[in-house]
Amino acid sequence: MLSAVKMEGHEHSDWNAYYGEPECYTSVGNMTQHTGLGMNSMSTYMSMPGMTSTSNMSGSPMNMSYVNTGVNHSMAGMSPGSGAMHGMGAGMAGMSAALNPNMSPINTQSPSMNALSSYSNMSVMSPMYGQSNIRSRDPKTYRRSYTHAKPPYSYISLITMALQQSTTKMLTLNELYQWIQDLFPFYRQNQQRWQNSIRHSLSFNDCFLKVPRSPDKPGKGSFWTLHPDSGNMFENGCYLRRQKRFRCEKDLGRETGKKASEGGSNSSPESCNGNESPHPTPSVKDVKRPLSDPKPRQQVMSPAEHAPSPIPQTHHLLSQHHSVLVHEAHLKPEHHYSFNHPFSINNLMSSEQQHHHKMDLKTYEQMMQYGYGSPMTGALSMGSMSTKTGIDVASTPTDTSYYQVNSDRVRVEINAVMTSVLGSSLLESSRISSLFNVQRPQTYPEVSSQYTREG
DNA sequence: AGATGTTTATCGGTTC
DNA sequence: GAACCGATAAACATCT
Repeated sequence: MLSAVKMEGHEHSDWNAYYGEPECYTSVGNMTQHTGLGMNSMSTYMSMPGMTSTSNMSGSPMNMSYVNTGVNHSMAGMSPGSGAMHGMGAGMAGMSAALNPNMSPINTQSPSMNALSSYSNMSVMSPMYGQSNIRSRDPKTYRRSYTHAKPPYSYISLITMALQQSTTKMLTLNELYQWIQDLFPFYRQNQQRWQNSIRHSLSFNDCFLKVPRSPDKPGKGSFWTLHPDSGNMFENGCYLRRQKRFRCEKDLGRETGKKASEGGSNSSPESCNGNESPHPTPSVKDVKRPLSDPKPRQQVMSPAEHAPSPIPQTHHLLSQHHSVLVHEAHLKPEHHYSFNHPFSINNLMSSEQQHHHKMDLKTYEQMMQYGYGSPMTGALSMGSMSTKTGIDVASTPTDTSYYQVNSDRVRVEINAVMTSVLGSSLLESSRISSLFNVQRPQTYPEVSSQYTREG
Protein backbone atom coordinates (compact mmCIF):
# COMPACT_ATOMS: atom_id res chain seq x y z
CA MET A 1 0.00 0.00 0.00
CA LEU A 2 1.30 3.34 -0.84
CA SER A 3 0.05 4.65 2.38
CA ALA A 4 2.85 2.65 3.81
CA VAL A 5 5.37 4.78 2.08
CA LYS A 6 6.95 6.68 4.80
CA MET A 7 7.02 10.38 4.49
CA GLU A 8 10.47 11.58 5.03
CA GLY A 9 12.60 14.57 4.75
CA HIS A 10 10.90 16.78 7.24
CA GLU A 11 14.03 17.85 8.89
CA HIS A 12 15.98 19.05 5.96
CA SER A 13 16.71 22.70 6.28
CA ASP A 14 17.19 23.35 2.64
CA TRP A 15 13.81 22.60 1.24
CA ASN A 16 13.09 26.11 0.26
CA ALA A 17 16.04 26.03 -1.98
CA TYR A 18 14.25 23.41 -3.98
CA TYR A 19 10.69 24.42 -3.67
CA GLY A 20 9.29 27.83 -3.79
CA GLU A 21 6.88 28.73 -1.12
CA PRO A 22 4.03 29.36 -3.54
CA GLU A 23 3.98 25.66 -4.02
CA CYS A 24 0.76 24.39 -2.66
CA TYR A 25 -0.10 20.87 -1.88
CA THR A 26 -3.77 21.17 -2.03
CA SER A 27 -5.62 18.12 -1.02
CA VAL A 28 -7.94 16.37 -3.32
CA GLY A 29 -10.82 17.82 -1.52
CA ASN A 30 -9.65 21.26 -2.34
CA MET A 31 -8.84 20.66 -5.90
CA THR A 32 -12.23 21.48 -7.09
CA GLN A 33 -11.61 24.97 -5.97
CA HIS A 34 -8.95 25.38 -8.54
CA THR A 35 -11.01 25.26 -11.63
CA GLY A 36 -11.36 21.63 -10.99
CA LEU A 37 -7.81 20.88 -11.83
CA GLY A 38 -5.57 20.77 -8.88
CA MET A 39 -2.41 20.65 -10.86
CA ASN A 40 -0.62 22.20 -7.99
CA SER A 41 -0.53 18.84 -6.39
CA MET A 42 1.29 17.45 -9.27
CA SER A 43 4.77 16.20 -9.15
CA THR A 44 5.04 16.07 -5.47
CA TYR A 45 7.31 13.14 -5.73
CA MET A 46 9.29 14.11 -8.68
CA SER A 47 11.02 17.10 -9.96
CA MET A 48 12.36 17.77 -13.34
CA PRO A 49 15.93 17.20 -14.33
CA GLY A 50 17.53 20.51 -14.27
CA MET A 51 14.88 21.88 -12.04
CA THR A 52 17.07 23.22 -9.38
CA SER A 53 16.77 26.08 -7.02
CA THR A 54 17.73 28.31 -9.84
CA SER A 55 14.80 27.30 -11.91
CA ASN A 56 11.89 26.96 -9.61
CA MET A 57 8.44 27.44 -10.82
CA SER A 58 7.32 29.81 -8.22
CA GLY A 59 6.18 32.13 -10.87
CA SER A 60 3.88 29.64 -12.36
CA PRO A 61 0.31 30.72 -12.16
CA MET A 62 -0.61 27.21 -11.37
CA ASN A 63 1.94 26.90 -8.62
CA MET A 64 3.32 23.92 -10.36
CA SER A 65 6.61 24.05 -8.70
CA TYR A 66 7.73 20.80 -10.16
CA VAL A 67 5.95 20.85 -13.36
CA ASN A 68 8.29 22.39 -15.74
CA THR A 69 6.05 24.61 -17.67
CA GLY A 70 9.14 26.13 -19.09
CA VAL A 71 10.35 22.96 -20.56
CA ASN A 72 12.06 24.59 -23.41
CA HIS A 73 13.97 27.28 -21.70
CA SER A 74 14.86 25.11 -18.82
CA MET A 75 16.63 22.65 -20.98
CA ALA A 76 19.74 24.64 -20.58
CA GLY A 77 19.91 23.67 -17.00
CA MET A 78 19.59 20.04 -17.57
CA SER A 79 21.87 17.62 -15.92
CA PRO A 80 24.27 15.44 -17.83
CA GLY A 81 21.73 12.72 -17.94
CA SER A 82 19.51 15.08 -19.70
CA GLY A 83 18.11 12.47 -21.92
CA ALA A 84 15.67 12.09 -19.16
CA MET A 85 14.00 15.24 -20.14
CA HIS A 86 12.97 13.57 -23.27
CA GLY A 87 10.74 11.20 -21.53
CA MET A 88 10.31 12.72 -18.17
CA GLY A 89 10.11 16.39 -18.47
CA ALA A 90 8.22 16.46 -21.64
CA GLY A 91 6.11 13.73 -20.33
CA MET A 92 5.26 15.72 -17.33
CA ALA A 93 4.23 18.60 -19.40
CA GLY A 94 2.18 16.32 -21.47
CA MET A 95 0.44 15.05 -18.47
CA SER A 96 -0.26 18.52 -17.39
CA ALA A 97 -1.78 19.29 -20.68
CA ALA A 98 -3.79 16.18 -20.65
CA LEU A 99 -5.33 16.96 -17.38
CA ASN A 100 -5.39 20.65 -17.41
CA PRO A 101 -6.76 22.68 -20.24
CA ASN A 102 -5.15 25.73 -18.79
CA MET A 103 -1.82 24.20 -19.47
CA SER A 104 -2.30 24.12 -23.14
CA PRO A 105 0.84 26.11 -23.82
CA ILE A 106 2.76 23.22 -22.47
CA ASN A 107 0.78 20.83 -24.37
CA THR A 108 1.59 22.36 -27.63
CA GLN A 109 5.26 22.25 -26.92
CA SER A 110 5.70 19.00 -25.24
CA PRO A 111 5.73 15.84 -27.22
CA SER A 112 3.88 13.78 -24.79
CA MET A 113 3.71 12.35 -21.41
CA ASN A 114 4.88 9.30 -19.70
CA ALA A 115 4.19 7.32 -16.68
CA LEU A 116 6.61 8.98 -14.40
CA SER A 117 4.47 11.97 -14.63
CA SER A 118 1.80 9.83 -13.22
CA TYR A 119 4.13 9.01 -10.45
CA SER A 120 4.48 12.61 -9.71
CA ASN A 121 0.82 12.91 -9.98
CA MET A 122 0.14 10.27 -7.48
CA SER A 123 -1.42 12.59 -5.07
CA VAL A 124 -4.12 13.11 -7.58
CA MET A 125 -4.32 9.76 -9.17
CA SER A 126 -4.27 7.33 -6.39
CA PRO A 127 -5.21 6.96 -2.81
CA MET A 128 -2.08 5.02 -2.22
CA TYR A 129 -0.33 7.92 -0.66
CA GLY A 130 -3.05 8.41 1.80
CA GLN A 131 -5.14 11.07 0.22
CA SER A 132 -7.77 10.58 2.79
CA ASN A 133 -5.36 11.70 5.40
CA ILE A 134 -4.32 14.73 3.53
CA ARG A 135 -7.23 16.93 4.18
CA SER A 136 -6.85 17.05 7.87
CA ARG A 137 -3.22 17.98 7.66
CA ASP A 138 -1.70 21.31 7.74
CA PRO A 139 -0.89 22.05 4.12
CA LYS A 140 2.58 23.21 4.84
CA THR A 141 3.53 20.28 6.97
CA TYR A 142 1.95 17.96 4.57
CA ARG A 143 3.74 19.47 1.65
CA ARG A 144 7.15 18.81 2.96
CA SER A 145 6.65 15.32 4.12
CA TYR A 146 4.62 14.35 1.16
CA THR A 147 7.06 15.75 -1.28
CA HIS A 148 9.98 13.89 0.05
CA ALA A 149 8.59 10.49 0.52
CA LYS A 150 10.99 7.91 -0.69
CA PRO A 151 10.17 6.87 -4.20
CA PRO A 152 9.17 3.25 -4.27
CA TYR A 153 11.71 2.40 -6.88
CA SER A 154 14.67 0.26 -6.12
CA TYR A 155 18.10 1.58 -6.81
CA ILE A 156 18.36 -0.85 -9.64
CA SER A 157 15.23 0.57 -11.09
CA LEU A 158 16.47 4.09 -10.75
CA ILE A 159 19.74 3.27 -12.40
CA THR A 160 17.98 1.44 -15.15
CA MET A 161 15.66 4.34 -15.76
CA ALA A 162 18.49 6.78 -15.84
CA LEU A 163 20.51 4.74 -18.25
CA GLN A 164 17.63 4.07 -20.51
CA GLN A 165 16.66 7.68 -20.55
CA SER A 166 20.13 8.70 -21.47
CA THR A 167 20.54 9.30 -25.15
CA THR A 168 23.86 7.53 -25.05
CA LYS A 169 22.55 4.78 -22.80
CA MET A 170 25.61 5.41 -20.77
CA LEU A 171 26.15 7.58 -17.77
CA THR A 172 28.92 8.21 -15.35
CA LEU A 173 28.35 7.63 -11.73
CA ASN A 174 28.05 11.30 -11.09
CA GLU A 175 25.54 11.66 -13.87
CA LEU A 176 23.52 8.91 -12.35
CA TYR A 177 23.60 10.69 -9.04
CA GLN A 178 22.43 13.86 -10.69
CA TRP A 179 19.71 12.24 -12.62
CA ILE A 180 18.29 10.59 -9.57
CA GLN A 181 18.34 13.54 -7.30
CA ASP A 182 17.15 15.87 -9.98
CA LEU A 183 14.17 13.69 -10.47
CA PHE A 184 13.48 12.72 -6.91
CA PRO A 185 13.88 15.32 -4.21
CA PHE A 186 14.10 12.58 -1.67
CA TYR A 187 17.56 11.80 -2.88
CA ARG A 188 18.84 15.24 -2.20
CA GLN A 189 19.39 14.22 1.32
CA ASN A 190 21.51 11.56 2.91
CA GLN A 191 23.55 11.41 -0.23
CA GLN A 192 26.32 9.41 1.25
CA ARG A 193 23.95 6.68 2.10
CA TRP A 194 22.09 6.21 -1.11
CA GLN A 195 25.05 6.96 -3.30
CA ASN A 196 26.93 4.21 -1.63
CA SER A 197 24.02 1.99 -2.41
CA ILE A 198 24.06 3.11 -5.98
CA ARG A 199 27.71 2.25 -6.31
CA HIS A 200 27.07 -1.04 -4.69
CA SER A 201 24.23 -1.78 -7.03
CA LEU A 202 26.32 -0.91 -10.04
CA SER A 203 29.11 -3.17 -8.99
CA PHE A 204 27.04 -5.93 -7.60
CA ASN A 205 24.52 -6.42 -10.34
CA ASP A 206 25.34 -8.07 -13.58
CA CYS A 207 22.87 -5.97 -15.40
CA PHE A 208 25.18 -2.99 -15.20
CA LEU A 209 28.34 -2.85 -17.21
CA LYS A 210 31.24 -0.55 -16.77
CA VAL A 211 32.70 1.07 -19.84
CA PRO A 212 36.04 2.69 -19.17
CA ARG A 213 36.85 6.02 -20.65
CA SER A 214 39.12 6.16 -23.57
CA PRO A 215 42.63 7.44 -22.87
CA ASP A 216 42.07 10.58 -24.87
CA LYS A 217 39.08 11.51 -22.80
CA PRO A 218 40.25 11.58 -19.24
CA GLY A 219 37.83 12.13 -16.48
CA LYS A 220 36.58 10.71 -13.31
CA GLY A 221 35.00 7.37 -13.35
CA SER A 222 33.85 5.09 -16.04
CA PHE A 223 30.63 5.02 -17.91
CA TRP A 224 27.95 2.67 -16.87
CA THR A 225 25.54 1.03 -19.18
CA LEU A 226 22.96 -1.67 -19.16
CA HIS A 227 23.81 -5.17 -20.11
CA PRO A 228 22.27 -5.80 -23.49
CA ASP A 229 20.32 -8.69 -22.11
CA SER A 230 19.07 -6.96 -19.07
CA GLY A 231 16.24 -5.33 -20.88
CA ASN A 232 13.49 -7.39 -19.43
CA MET A 233 14.64 -7.40 -15.87
CA PHE A 234 11.37 -5.78 -15.17
CA GLU A 235 9.45 -8.02 -17.44
CA ASN A 236 6.67 -8.07 -14.95
CA GLY A 237 6.51 -4.39 -15.59
CA CYS A 238 7.12 -3.48 -12.04
CA TYR A 239 9.86 -1.14 -11.12
CA LEU A 240 9.59 -1.85 -7.49
CA ARG A 241 11.26 -5.18 -7.54
CA ARG A 242 12.66 -7.29 -10.27
CA GLN A 243 11.05 -10.56 -10.89
CA LYS A 244 14.40 -12.10 -11.48
CA ARG A 245 17.85 -10.96 -10.94
CA PHE A 246 19.79 -10.64 -14.09
CA ARG A 247 22.77 -12.95 -14.24
CA CYS A 248 25.10 -14.11 -16.88
CA GLU A 249 24.80 -17.61 -18.14
CA LYS A 250 28.44 -18.27 -17.59
CA ASP A 251 28.26 -17.30 -14.03
CA LEU A 252 25.24 -19.41 -13.60
CA GLY A 253 27.17 -22.27 -14.94
CA ARG A 254 29.83 -21.81 -12.37
CA GLU A 255 27.36 -21.76 -9.62
CA THR A 256 26.75 -25.44 -9.38
CA GLY A 257 24.11 -25.20 -6.76
CA LYS A 258 22.10 -22.68 -8.60
CA LYS A 259 19.14 -23.37 -10.67
CA ALA A 260 19.94 -23.41 -14.33
CA SER A 261 16.93 -21.33 -14.99
CA GLU A 262 18.06 -18.58 -12.75
CA GLY A 263 19.06 -16.40 -15.62
CA GLY A 264 15.91 -17.37 -17.33
CA SER A 265 14.67 -15.04 -19.92
CA ASN A 266 16.92 -12.37 -18.66
CA SER A 267 20.00 -13.57 -20.36
CA SER A 268 20.97 -15.29 -23.48
CA PRO A 269 23.58 -18.01 -23.61
CA GLU A 270 26.12 -16.17 -25.65
CA SER A 271 25.65 -12.70 -24.53
CA CYS A 272 27.35 -12.57 -21.23
CA ASN A 273 30.69 -11.34 -22.31
CA GLY A 274 30.36 -11.31 -25.98
CA ASN A 275 33.58 -13.16 -26.56
CA GLU A 276 31.92 -15.75 -28.67
CA SER A 277 30.60 -13.23 -31.02
CA PRO A 278 32.12 -12.79 -34.43
CA HIS A 279 31.73 -9.10 -34.04
CA PRO A 280 34.89 -7.29 -33.17
CA THR A 281 33.40 -5.17 -30.48
CA PRO A 282 32.88 -5.08 -27.70
CA SER A 283 33.83 -7.84 -25.39
CA VAL A 284 33.23 -7.90 -21.76
CA LYS A 285 36.01 -8.87 -19.52
CA ASP A 286 35.41 -11.09 -16.62
CA VAL A 287 36.71 -10.14 -13.30
CA LYS A 288 36.99 -13.25 -11.29
CA ARG A 289 35.01 -13.55 -8.19
CA PRO A 290 34.67 -16.27 -5.65
CA LEU A 291 32.34 -19.02 -6.60
CA SER A 292 30.51 -18.54 -3.42
CA ASP A 293 29.78 -15.00 -4.28
CA PRO A 294 26.19 -14.75 -5.32
CA LYS A 295 27.11 -12.02 -7.68
CA PRO A 296 29.56 -12.99 -10.36
CA ARG A 297 32.36 -10.79 -11.48
CA GLN A 298 31.89 -7.31 -12.63
CA GLN A 299 31.91 -6.99 -16.33
CA VAL A 300 33.91 -4.35 -17.97
CA MET A 301 34.19 -3.26 -21.51
CA SER A 302 37.78 -3.16 -22.47
CA PRO A 303 38.95 0.36 -23.25
CA ALA A 304 40.21 -0.69 -26.63
CA GLU A 305 36.84 -2.05 -27.46
CA HIS A 306 34.58 0.63 -26.33
CA ALA A 307 34.03 3.71 -28.30
CA PRO A 308 35.89 6.89 -27.50
CA SER A 309 34.51 8.80 -24.67
CA PRO A 310 31.16 10.37 -25.19
CA ILE A 311 29.58 13.71 -24.55
CA PRO A 312 29.09 15.50 -26.57
CA GLN A 313 31.01 15.12 -29.76
CA THR A 314 31.44 11.42 -29.38
CA HIS A 315 27.86 10.93 -28.61
CA HIS A 316 27.27 9.16 -31.85
CA LEU A 317 30.15 6.90 -31.22
CA LEU A 318 28.76 5.77 -27.99
CA SER A 319 25.44 5.28 -29.54
CA GLN A 320 27.21 3.26 -32.12
CA HIS A 321 28.88 1.39 -29.40
CA HIS A 322 25.65 0.68 -27.72
CA SER A 323 24.26 -0.45 -30.98
CA VAL A 324 27.11 -2.84 -31.23
CA LEU A 325 26.36 -4.04 -27.78
CA VAL A 326 22.83 -4.63 -28.74
CA HIS A 327 23.74 -6.21 -31.98
CA GLU A 328 26.18 -8.35 -30.15
CA ALA A 329 23.39 -9.83 -28.23
CA HIS A 330 21.32 -10.26 -31.36
CA LEU A 331 18.84 -7.89 -30.04
CA LYS A 332 16.85 -5.22 -31.54
CA PRO A 333 18.00 -1.73 -30.76
CA GLU A 334 14.89 -1.12 -28.80
CA HIS A 335 15.40 -4.26 -26.90
CA HIS A 336 14.84 -2.57 -23.63
CA TYR A 337 11.49 -1.42 -24.76
CA SER A 338 10.39 -4.60 -26.33
CA PHE A 339 7.63 -5.37 -23.94
CA ASN A 340 4.45 -3.60 -23.27
CA HIS A 341 3.19 -4.47 -19.88
CA PRO A 342 1.01 -1.71 -18.54
CA PHE A 343 3.61 -1.03 -15.93
CA SER A 344 6.53 -1.78 -18.16
CA ILE A 345 9.47 0.38 -18.75
CA ASN A 346 7.89 0.84 -22.10
CA ASN A 347 5.18 2.90 -20.63
CA LEU A 348 7.51 4.43 -18.18
CA MET A 349 10.31 5.43 -20.41
CA SER A 350 9.65 5.18 -24.08
CA SER A 351 9.36 8.54 -25.63
CA GLU A 352 8.16 6.95 -28.78
CA GLN A 353 5.18 5.55 -27.08
CA GLN A 354 4.54 8.81 -25.53
CA HIS A 355 3.52 10.18 -28.83
CA HIS A 356 0.73 7.70 -28.90
CA HIS A 357 -0.35 8.74 -25.48
CA LYS A 358 -0.31 12.38 -26.11
CA MET A 359 -3.48 14.04 -25.26
CA ASP A 360 -3.95 17.66 -25.92
CA LEU A 361 -6.52 20.16 -25.00
CA LYS A 362 -8.82 18.95 -27.66
CA THR A 363 -8.70 15.52 -26.27
CA TYR A 364 -9.38 16.87 -22.88
CA GLU A 365 -12.37 18.69 -24.15
CA GLN A 366 -13.55 15.63 -25.89
CA MET A 367 -13.19 13.69 -22.73
CA MET A 368 -15.31 16.22 -20.99
CA GLN A 369 -17.72 16.25 -23.84
CA TYR A 370 -18.25 12.56 -23.51
CA GLY A 371 -19.02 13.02 -19.90
CA TYR A 372 -16.09 11.27 -18.39
CA GLY A 373 -15.98 13.51 -15.43
CA SER A 374 -13.15 15.51 -14.20
CA PRO A 375 -9.98 14.46 -15.85
CA MET A 376 -7.95 15.57 -12.92
CA THR A 377 -9.16 12.73 -10.87
CA GLY A 378 -7.36 10.46 -13.20
CA ALA A 379 -7.66 6.88 -12.29
CA LEU A 380 -10.58 7.42 -10.11
CA SER A 381 -12.66 9.02 -12.73
CA MET A 382 -11.48 6.47 -15.16
CA GLY A 383 -12.70 3.83 -12.84
CA SER A 384 -16.16 5.19 -12.84
CA MET A 385 -15.93 5.75 -16.51
CA SER A 386 -15.39 2.13 -17.10
CA THR A 387 -18.73 1.35 -15.69
CA LYS A 388 -20.43 4.23 -17.33
CA THR A 389 -19.37 3.48 -20.79
CA GLY A 390 -19.26 -0.23 -20.59
CA ILE A 391 -15.56 -0.43 -21.00
CA ASP A 392 -14.35 -3.89 -20.50
CA VAL A 393 -10.76 -3.95 -19.54
CA ALA A 394 -9.75 -7.52 -19.77
CA SER A 395 -6.17 -7.69 -18.79
CA THR A 396 -3.96 -5.11 -20.31
CA PRO A 397 -5.27 -1.67 -19.73
CA THR A 398 -2.92 -0.07 -22.16
CA ASP A 399 -3.97 -2.26 -24.98
CA THR A 400 -6.68 -0.59 -26.89
CA SER A 401 -8.02 -3.87 -28.05
CA TYR A 402 -9.21 -4.58 -24.58
CA TYR A 403 -11.57 -1.72 -24.51
CA GLN A 404 -15.00 -2.36 -25.78
CA VAL A 405 -16.01 1.21 -26.36
CA ASN A 406 -18.64 2.35 -28.71
CA SER A 407 -16.63 5.11 -30.17
CA ASP A 408 -13.21 4.38 -31.55
CA ARG A 409 -12.21 7.91 -30.96
CA VAL A 410 -13.22 7.75 -27.39
CA ARG A 411 -11.43 4.51 -27.09
CA VAL A 412 -8.22 5.99 -28.26
CA GLU A 413 -8.54 8.84 -25.88
CA ILE A 414 -9.33 6.60 -23.03
CA ASN A 415 -6.38 4.53 -23.91
CA ALA A 416 -4.20 7.57 -23.77
CA VAL A 417 -5.39 8.56 -20.38
CA MET A 418 -5.31 5.12 -18.97
CA THR A 419 -1.89 4.55 -20.25
CA SER A 420 -0.82 7.71 -18.62
CA VAL A 421 -2.37 6.78 -15.39
CA LEU A 422 -1.46 3.18 -15.39
CA GLY A 423 1.98 3.70 -16.67
CA SER A 424 3.04 4.57 -13.23
CA SER A 425 4.35 1.60 -11.44
CA LEU A 426 3.30 3.30 -8.32
CA LEU A 427 -0.28 2.58 -8.87
CA GLU A 428 -1.25 -0.04 -6.52
CA SER A 429 -2.05 -3.07 -8.51
CA SER A 430 -5.01 -4.04 -6.47
CA ARG A 431 -6.34 -0.58 -6.85
CA ILE A 432 -5.93 -0.85 -10.53
CA SER A 433 -7.59 -4.18 -10.52
CA SER A 434 -10.57 -2.74 -8.81
CA LEU A 435 -10.64 0.27 -11.04
CA PHE A 436 -10.21 -1.42 -14.31
CA ASN A 437 -11.03 -4.96 -13.57
CA VAL A 438 -7.53 -5.85 -14.55
CA GLN A 439 -5.98 -9.12 -13.65
CA ARG A 440 -2.96 -8.47 -11.56
CA PRO A 441 0.18 -10.21 -12.61
CA GLN A 442 0.77 -13.08 -10.32
CA THR A 443 4.06 -11.84 -9.08
CA TYR A 444 3.40 -8.19 -9.24
CA PRO A 445 4.56 -6.95 -5.91
CA GLU A 446 3.00 -4.43 -3.68
CA VAL A 447 4.98 -1.53 -2.57
CA SER A 448 7.20 -3.23 -0.17
CA SER A 449 6.90 -2.34 3.40
CA GLN A 450 10.64 -2.09 3.39
CA TYR A 451 10.17 1.26 1.81
CA THR A 452 8.68 2.41 5.00
CA ARG A 453 11.99 2.14 6.65
CA GLU A 454 13.80 5.22 7.57
CA GLY A 455 15.65 6.41 4.57
C1' DA B 1 41.58 14.36 -0.61
C1' DG B 2 37.79 13.06 -2.62
C1' DA B 3 35.52 10.36 -6.03
C1' DT B 4 34.96 6.00 -7.81
C1' DG B 5 34.68 1.08 -7.64
C1' DT B 6 34.75 -3.65 -5.29
C1' DT B 7 33.64 -6.68 -1.89
C1' DT B 8 31.69 -8.53 2.31
C1' DA B 9 28.27 -8.66 5.70
C1' DT B 10 23.81 -8.13 7.66
C1' DC B 11 19.04 -7.39 7.88
C1' DG B 12 14.24 -7.29 6.45
C1' DG B 13 10.82 -8.27 3.04
C1' DT B 14 9.13 -11.20 -0.71
C1' DT B 15 8.57 -15.31 -3.34
C1' DC B 16 8.34 -20.10 -3.97
C1' DG C 1 11.45 -22.32 5.75
C1' DA C 2 14.72 -21.65 2.10
C1' DA C 3 16.00 -18.89 -1.48
C1' DC C 4 15.95 -14.70 -3.30
C1' DC C 5 15.93 -9.59 -3.65
C1' DG C 6 16.98 -5.09 -2.10
C1' DA C 7 18.87 -1.68 1.26
C1' DT C 8 22.42 -0.33 4.01
C1' DA C 9 26.91 -0.13 6.17
C1' DA C 10 31.57 -0.49 5.96
C1' DA C 11 36.28 -1.64 4.72
C1' DC C 12 39.33 -1.37 1.25
C1' DA C 13 41.57 -0.34 -3.24
C1' DT C 14 42.20 2.54 -7.15
C1' DC C 15 41.97 6.64 -9.69
C1' DT C 16 41.95 11.69 -10.72
